[in-house]
Amino acid sequence: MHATLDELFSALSDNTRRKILIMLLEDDMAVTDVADPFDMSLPAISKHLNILSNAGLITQEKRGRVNWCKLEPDGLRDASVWMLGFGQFDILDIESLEQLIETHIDLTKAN
Amino acid sequence: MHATLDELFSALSDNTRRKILIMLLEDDMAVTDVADPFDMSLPAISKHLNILSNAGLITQEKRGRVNWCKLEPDGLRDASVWMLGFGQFDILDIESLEQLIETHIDLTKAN
DNA sequence: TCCATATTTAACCATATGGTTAAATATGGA
DNA sequence: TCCATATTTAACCATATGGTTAAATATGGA
Repeated sequence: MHATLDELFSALSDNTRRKILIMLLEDDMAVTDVADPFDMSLPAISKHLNILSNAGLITQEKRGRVNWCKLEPDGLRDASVWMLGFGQFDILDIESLEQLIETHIDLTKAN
Repeated sequence: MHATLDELFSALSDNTRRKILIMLLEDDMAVTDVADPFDMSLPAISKHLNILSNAGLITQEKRGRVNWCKLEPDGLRDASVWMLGFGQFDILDIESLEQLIETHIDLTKAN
């Protein structure tokens, strides 16, 4: 169920997919609407959405004919954690950052 | 000179390369020593190191016969910044995090 | 000078990736 | 019932990726 770091990072390594994620920050969208700004066929977008789903970065829910795409920001957590450990921050900073993250998640869960 | 997000994320999408980065956290290493723990040919490792270099995640310096590989933690910054904007954190958190990062960089530069 | 060591380059190969078009599928609505 | 809309599946294609082995290159040291 948990996506691998390979899946996560390679999902993020394509500009089309990153743009899709940014679009979904605004609101949930139907597949057709996701495809609209791109100069690319619908099946191509469909594939990109599958890759994002498998990476745990979005979920899709079919209502009627429409497949709604929803951002899953938590899908990025493992990648964030890996990157924090990379050495950009020292141990103290990591602890501070993790506290910040936990705080944020608690606030989110409270809704 | 600046690596693209495509280069960065796809460099990170391979487990061998991520392991190499972790190894280089410890200390600078010669290519042969980087290759040692892997069940893989030297040319394969050489290619991985090239990909990491192009992504700005490491630098290589040739001294004598030996090509020393050095981690460049700052190479990860653009990817971190992109991920922070993804929505895992709210605006306030981003500001806090960026302050933390700036602080850390100032400290590093001071050495 | 000549061999050993460190590394890269070249040529190759199988599979993955990102795209295409055409056809299939499923639901909504007149 | 039948057409339109929304989306996926299938088959295909060119290029990228991650590996291999063999050969080339360059430096170190006896």
